[in-house]
Amino acid sequence: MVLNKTETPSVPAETRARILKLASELDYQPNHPARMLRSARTMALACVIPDITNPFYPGLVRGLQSVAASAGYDVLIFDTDGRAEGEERATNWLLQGRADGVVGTFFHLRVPQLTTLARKGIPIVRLESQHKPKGPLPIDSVYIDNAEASAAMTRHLIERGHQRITMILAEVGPSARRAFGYASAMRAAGLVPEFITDSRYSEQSGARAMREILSATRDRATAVFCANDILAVGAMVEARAAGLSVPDDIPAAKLLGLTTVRQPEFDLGALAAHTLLGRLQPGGLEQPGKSLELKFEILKRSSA
Amino acid sequence: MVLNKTETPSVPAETRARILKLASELDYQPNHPARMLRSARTMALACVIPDITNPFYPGLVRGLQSVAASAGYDVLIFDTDGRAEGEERATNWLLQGRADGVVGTFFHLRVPQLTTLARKGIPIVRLESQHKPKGPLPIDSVYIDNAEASAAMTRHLIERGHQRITMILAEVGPSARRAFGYASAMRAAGLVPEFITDSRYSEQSGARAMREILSATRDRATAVFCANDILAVGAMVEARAAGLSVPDDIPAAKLLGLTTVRQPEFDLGALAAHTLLGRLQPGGLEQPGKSLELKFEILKRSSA
DNA sequence: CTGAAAGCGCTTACAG
DNA sequence: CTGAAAGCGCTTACAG
Repeated sequence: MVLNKTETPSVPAETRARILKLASELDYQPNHPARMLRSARTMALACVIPDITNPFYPGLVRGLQSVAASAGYDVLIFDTDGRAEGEERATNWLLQGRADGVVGTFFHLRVPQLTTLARKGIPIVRLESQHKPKGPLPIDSVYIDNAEASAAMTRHLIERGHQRITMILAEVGPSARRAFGYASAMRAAGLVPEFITDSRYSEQSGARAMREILSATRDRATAVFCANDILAVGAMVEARAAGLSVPDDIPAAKLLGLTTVRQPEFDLGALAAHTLLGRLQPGGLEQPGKSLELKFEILKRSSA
Repeated sequence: MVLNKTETPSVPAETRARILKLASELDYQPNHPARMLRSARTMALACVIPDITNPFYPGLVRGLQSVAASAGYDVLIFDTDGRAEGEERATNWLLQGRADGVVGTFFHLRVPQLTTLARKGIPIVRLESQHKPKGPLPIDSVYIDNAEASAAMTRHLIERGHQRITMILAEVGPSARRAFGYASAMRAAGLVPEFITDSRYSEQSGARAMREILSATRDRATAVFCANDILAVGAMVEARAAGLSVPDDIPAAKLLGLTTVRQPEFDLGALAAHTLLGRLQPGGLEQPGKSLELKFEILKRSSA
């Protein structure tokens, strides 16, 4: 009791001091597994993500960790590689009682599978690309309006005079909403949306799509809009290799931390952590699911 | 026994099948904390790093995870923010039996503190900037020769005609070896090394150092060599803000994944994981410490 | 071959 | 106010 609580009314100050002194002399460290077993609390939050090398996620992890740590929680990172199989492994792993809650980007798992977790008392915060309707279970979401961000980007390209703009996207994740926003903006301007869809968010996928675009014999696209940075990198490398000059301030912007659509990843992580910690308070699991929006920011630059 | 081993000679095939069938029907998932407590194994490796948003580390984590996962181990990431306090918290955290071993970049902890961990049977693999002598404890290191990489970079700048090259570095971590390599190359060319040292590896630090460089009224440096990418980003932003044009293919190279000194981060992670897993085999803790080198690669480009 | 028992190191309710 | 007991869910050695 003395070691776990800051106040122990039933223990006299002298006894308390004696206990603390002895613990310190012995370098006593409570055994964490035993604690977890007995209290049925791991004091850990899981973060399930598709690819830690995508620069969006380290920023998110930082936000998560900063809030989690201040409440005494650890953050465990589980990399799914964006695959259904990886997400399933993450689910089983969570069902083994390894974390008290989870923040995740799920490309494949849908509400039914997530429900299994939620019913076992593991609250979930999803990183989403749009508003999600309320449900009865402890499943919340945080999102930025991806369709709107994508539309704003597309309008920017159109304003710069581009008419043949091809979008490179992946089959899963936020591509759907991003494609929707792009298509809306194109149609609103009387232009025809063109898509090239690959299975993954990889540089190889971006390069493959760019090769296809470059192989067009007529009416070749004058601008390419990629669903995320990884695809864009692959596409750019390929375009350069083919001898095209790609405006240099796109990579510069990236190195300088100025992505074109600035997603507030640290804030998303912090908000997700707060939401999750709220769920772990007494009675927290009974509230209906919330869907929380954060605003993006478009950084218009001289390129494009 | 049936659930934990792939072969159980003492259990007849029929009984085995009955057990597996029932476990599957019940969706049985073994409780992980209980398992950890009883077996005194967490099946987790800790990765202690200064800053997950430094792109070097996500790559390292991927390498670690890929090897760890194939052996059934999780990877726990502990962010120290490069502070002594963070490293101390990591140590206590490890002493609570939260991981079976640790891979880490330690800016502040030295052998005495690490010895405490090693003596408790927690093997350590350090990410280092130079060869480390053998010791009796289960403390290994993996490294690339930072002094040599730094010297090669400096020679490259000198070959391009630069004579006044200032180096921006931090007080801790790999800066020391990098500064050593830079200084050797400068002196070998008859040039005078100039340093600006800041306390941290942050963009703010890089910017501050660049302001100082730009404020020189005469003999201003014509080239700036930064001890790491984060410092370089800060320095570049500051230089641009001051109206200087910075060659654009540096950031481009970065976005394209081509850092100037390519550190094989995935391979370092994989090697560290292998080394650690070797320590966790029976008798593994008795071997003397090893120091393993991986080769870097200099990517010479048209800039500079 | 299979069932029952002990014990890992805690937390928590209870007895004295 | 303090000490002794129970029990979390496993693994492992042992009895039958």
